[in-house]
Amino acid sequence: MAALAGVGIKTVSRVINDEPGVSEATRQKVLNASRQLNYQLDMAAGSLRRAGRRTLSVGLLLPSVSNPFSGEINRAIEDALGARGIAVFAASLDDDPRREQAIVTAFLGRRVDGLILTPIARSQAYVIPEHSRDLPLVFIDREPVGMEADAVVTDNAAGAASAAAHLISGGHTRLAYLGDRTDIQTARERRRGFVEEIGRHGIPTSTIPIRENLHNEESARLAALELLTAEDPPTAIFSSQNLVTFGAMRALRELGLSNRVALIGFDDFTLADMMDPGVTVIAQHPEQIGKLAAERLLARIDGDEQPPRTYVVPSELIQRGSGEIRPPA
Amino acid sequence: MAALAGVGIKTVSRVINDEPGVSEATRQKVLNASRQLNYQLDMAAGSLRRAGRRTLSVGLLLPSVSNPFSGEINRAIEDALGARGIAVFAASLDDDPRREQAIVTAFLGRRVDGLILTPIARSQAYVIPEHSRDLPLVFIDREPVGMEADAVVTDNAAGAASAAAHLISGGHTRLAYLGDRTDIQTARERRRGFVEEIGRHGIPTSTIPIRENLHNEESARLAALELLTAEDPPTAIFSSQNLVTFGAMRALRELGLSNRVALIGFDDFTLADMMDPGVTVIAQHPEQIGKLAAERLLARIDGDEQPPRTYVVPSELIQRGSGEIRPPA
DNA sequence: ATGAAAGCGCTAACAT
DNA sequence: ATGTTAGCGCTTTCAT
Repeated sequence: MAALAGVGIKTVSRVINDEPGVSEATRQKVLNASRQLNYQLDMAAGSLRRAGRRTLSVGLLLPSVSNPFSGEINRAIEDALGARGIAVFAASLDDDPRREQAIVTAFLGRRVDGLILTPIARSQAYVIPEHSRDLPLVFIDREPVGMEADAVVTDNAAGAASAAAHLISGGHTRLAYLGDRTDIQTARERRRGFVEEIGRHGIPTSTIPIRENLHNEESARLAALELLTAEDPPTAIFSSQNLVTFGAMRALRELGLSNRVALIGFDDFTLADMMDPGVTVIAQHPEQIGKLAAERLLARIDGDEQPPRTYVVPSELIQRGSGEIRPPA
Repeated sequence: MAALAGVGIKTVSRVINDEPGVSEATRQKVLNASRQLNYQLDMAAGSLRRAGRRTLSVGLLLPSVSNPFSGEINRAIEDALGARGIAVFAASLDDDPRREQAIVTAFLGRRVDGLILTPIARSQAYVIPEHSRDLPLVFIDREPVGMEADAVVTDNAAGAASAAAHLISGGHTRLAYLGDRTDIQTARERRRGFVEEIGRHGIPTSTIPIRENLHNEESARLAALELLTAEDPPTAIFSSQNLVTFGAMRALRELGLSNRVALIGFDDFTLADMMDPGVTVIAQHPEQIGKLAAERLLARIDGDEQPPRTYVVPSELIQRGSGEIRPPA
């Protein structure tokens, strides 16, 4: 290509990278030759020598790219990083701790400029060596364990507390909790926020019906059925996650209680307003989480050396009917 | 690192790549040094020299990574390619033709081993140079225009036809069509299949109420309201896409017609069975589309030279109630 | 304004 | 079984 244009290889490099110090005439010669050959810069070869070795790519580890919440985060990150010419490798973890480390390793082998990840393994201490060698790292949804790094999370406890407060202000005193696996930090936070808020209102917390380790719709449905058909059933239910909410909705419908027992779910979902009744939720803001995470990562890539911090994105109570059902008089 | 282990650089390469011809003793020496330095192979540097220049990465262009249908495809592709150690760059197009070409260019600069894309631009002729230089290429959801390459698509016309047949067998003769933008190939196919099937049953097709270019919930809702409040309203509606289906559902509910007018939507969605009535749909199979596309891409990467082909993934009618509503006697 | 030389981290080809 | 040399496509550094 340098040959075709009749110039030195460095001049080609100058033109392609829009560096100064090239006469307009040579510029055109090079540009022509480049078009003729359909020339395309090889980014990887470039980063091999470039100062800082930037590859303009980052790795993103999510629960699953097919999960709508992750999809929104993915999209926000893509938008924020794409504006800087950075491409995103995304991978799904499926709650498998071994995958987490394997994928991190694979991405590091590709020399990504940084990593954004939803931690699932019991500890993230394994990235300490890389992180201290200046690998930019931002955690999302959950804080890392065994190390310190930036994190962007939803206010899980506060959101759950606002659900409890809302139900209590509606007159409920018998509130039940349906929760996800207790080894997931966010699930524990949500329970804590919920239970503590109930206590704050002077309602005894030791007898709150709590069913946990519900990780899919069916187990949640069964747990809700059990709860609702037991003696002294709850007049309001809080579910900690979408699939659990769906299970609770099914149980309520089966028992004909959809309009008699209150329900608030953590996390918003499509068509929630089209249900009967509309489903009141604590909505998270995945676009904001993704955007903030991308911005923090860029700041770190650009050399920000502040001590690591956790950024909290507020959740939002959206009233749609199910959470406003009153207890029977 | 070769120095630390006290061996030649090539021996290190042999150990890392599990090549034969290294004594167990030296192997251990190298492995130890590698652990001490936290050594990590640089894939990019490797592919620079490796035969075939494989980077073990591919590019994926989707309408949007945040759209559930795309998410499922993304996931299936990730699973199929991940098994071969291939990482996926995903990008969102937002129906913007200029983005399509820009992202393809960006991915080519990263020397991806292949590309899987949902075409949106009017023509894909711009990739002909690369494709004929052996860039593996598979289109999904829509076939390319202006060039020939493998494609994996849903049987749009047949799926829409099965919806029409189902409604007609339920006794309907006045069927309406609510469709997406007519510049989208799949939308046109769905209309064609729907209309042709109606004709096949001897019902005049010239008077079918057709409303098109509905690209979001609100425009679909308004179109459906108009249709349903006009003279001689349809007794059954077919909607060509999720957002359009949602709009139609809202209109039916507003008019109190949810249980009087039949509805079949193209594309399945979460909670469709929880609606009142459950929504009958023509379900696509994004996991199969993604899996097949990934398999075809791998075959091409592995040197398959067959002439390009279009693979059709069948859709499936799922009865849930709304599509089984009978016309008024 | 332009170019030559060195070298990024690796693998291929060829010694030894 | 192990090492040496060259070179992938680029950017850096330093001449000219």
